[in-house]
Amino acid sequence: MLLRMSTYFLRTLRDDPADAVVPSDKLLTRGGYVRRIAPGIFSWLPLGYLTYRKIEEIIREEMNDAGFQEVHFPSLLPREPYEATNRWDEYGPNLFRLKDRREVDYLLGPTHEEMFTLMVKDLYSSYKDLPLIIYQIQTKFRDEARPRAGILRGREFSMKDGYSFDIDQNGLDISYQKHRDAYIKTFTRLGIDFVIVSAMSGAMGGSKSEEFLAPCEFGEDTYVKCQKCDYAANVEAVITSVPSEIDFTNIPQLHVEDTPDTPTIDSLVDISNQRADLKRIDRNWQAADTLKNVVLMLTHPDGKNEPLVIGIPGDREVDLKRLEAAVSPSVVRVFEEEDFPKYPALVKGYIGPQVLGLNSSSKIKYLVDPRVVNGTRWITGSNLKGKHVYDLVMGRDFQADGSIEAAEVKVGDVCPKCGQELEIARGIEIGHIFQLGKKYAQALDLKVLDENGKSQVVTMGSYGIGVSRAVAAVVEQNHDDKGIVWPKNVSPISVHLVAAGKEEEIYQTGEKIAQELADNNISVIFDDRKAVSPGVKFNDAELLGMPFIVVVGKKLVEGKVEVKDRKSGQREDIELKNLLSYLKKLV
RNA sequence: CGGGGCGUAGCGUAGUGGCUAGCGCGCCUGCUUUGGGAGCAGGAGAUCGGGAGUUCGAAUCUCCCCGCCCCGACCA
Repeated sequence: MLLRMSTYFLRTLRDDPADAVVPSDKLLTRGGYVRRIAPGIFSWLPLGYLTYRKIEEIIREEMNDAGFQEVHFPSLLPREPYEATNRWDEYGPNLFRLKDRREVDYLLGPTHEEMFTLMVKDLYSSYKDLPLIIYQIQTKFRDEARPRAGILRGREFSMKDGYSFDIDQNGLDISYQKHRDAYIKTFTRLGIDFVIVSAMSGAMGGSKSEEFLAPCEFGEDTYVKCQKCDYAANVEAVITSVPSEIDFTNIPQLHVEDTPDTPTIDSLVDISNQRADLKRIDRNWQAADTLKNVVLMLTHPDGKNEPLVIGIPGDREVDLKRLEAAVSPSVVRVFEEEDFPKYPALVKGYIGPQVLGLNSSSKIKYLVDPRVVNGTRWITGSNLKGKHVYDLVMGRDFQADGSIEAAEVKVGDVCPKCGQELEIARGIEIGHIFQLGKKYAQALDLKVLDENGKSQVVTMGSYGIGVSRAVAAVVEQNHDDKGIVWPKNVSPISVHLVAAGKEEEIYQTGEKIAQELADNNISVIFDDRKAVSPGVKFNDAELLGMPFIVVVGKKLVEGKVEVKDRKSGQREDIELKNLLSYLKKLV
């Protein structure tokens, strides 16, 4: 491929667009790769579309290599299948809905589980046909409440979504593993640094789910990673390391104390350390010695409300994302002022666990953080205004209905696998593999006959790669202050050839080199603009980010050109006659 | 949806009641220049987001509307 800058539909910008915040958005816009059209909606210019297709093709090749078969569904979809799985409603405002001229409902596909399931149902009916893995690369539409970060989170975006169909869990495990392997190969080839983290399988009835995250400060996902072992998890899916139970025979009996004006954990800790009668002899009280009881209202899928109290150590906040993941498919809302009168057992500000639990008189469900194990002793609410209780011991003085992963994860928390400290980082979700189970097959009645002639519901998995997002993720991880630094594999073009100088010979030689490279399958973009000064050309070359920059200029009189490695910045003068073989080795 | 910021030419911006809305980049013409975003001269390009109002006079003040960005909520 040979592109000429003098005629290529490309305009680079000197300044960052005012609205852009993340590097990929700034650089892709400045480099003339993309243009924003509306919030979360982008156009690809020629060079951008070239890059996009390069990445898309790598993903396609890896999927095909793994034995997955490509299909293609429309984006414009009828309502009925989504009605059957209840997602017409469940997807809520995130679904782009529209009507045709006869007022019939349609939607723009946010994801295609239904369509894939129905297609398989349409054609297959025997266990002998399974396993089957099919995928597509398709534009998806989601009316996100807040698109952001340029291409990283759009409302219209491209996604590779694949689905596996198996007769049983064993088959699903194999299909899942195949995807895991294929994804590792794919992202490695794309030059993306990634980490595989455990994710929530959510309410889908699935048993396993992992995300591929590209570490990046602008990523939207927070995850933890063990400093020592291979444990890594999305923060929602982090499993708290449970301490062992403590013998409580020597812990003094509980005692209730007057603690006026202690609305916060801090004030409670302060007063406990200041007052002689409350002071601890061996050490000061800490926030972690208090048990904070947070009241919430759960709304179950059937619409019923149920209060829930969660007991967590006082040095932690409730992490809403973790909480929501833990209670899904129910949703939580804050406990409002009007709710309190309905539950007289709850004394606002002084809620304590003695009156809580399904077996207690209040019948209010009480769940505790996994760190609250038998034998732990706490300062907590006494259910009397202005009073707290001390030395309240779990297992001796109160019980819980179970534990819940709702407390925030902190740096230094210990790994549930090996006990080492965890680190916290952010990443871009570039892939997600997910054991769906039978939810969609069940809802859409996808069954096949097994070897005994019995009808079996098929077990499914779903697997996604954000294709357009991957373009941005590559830029996030591969750029410097001058511009993009494409990894060789994904670079839209291999060689950026700059003609620097005004002599006609420079341009003629450049043209010859460009032709020769193109003839030898080395793609080249030739900056043949005559009225543009060399400085502009060098800056553009660095902004656009092709891996090798070749300069034809003043060294031509010695029969040499300069080859610069965009990434390392190293330059080398190469004899013109050796250029082709030199570049062949590099690209 | 809550909080914050913003809307002036293709891009980046100046301009808090007063003359024809200014500057840089980019674009066009001519000359000149060609190894790190050149120079000179001339030029095109703006319903100042939209509407209503106040005023002798509005980009500037008031009200309403629209749009955009950021944080949060939300996000198989």
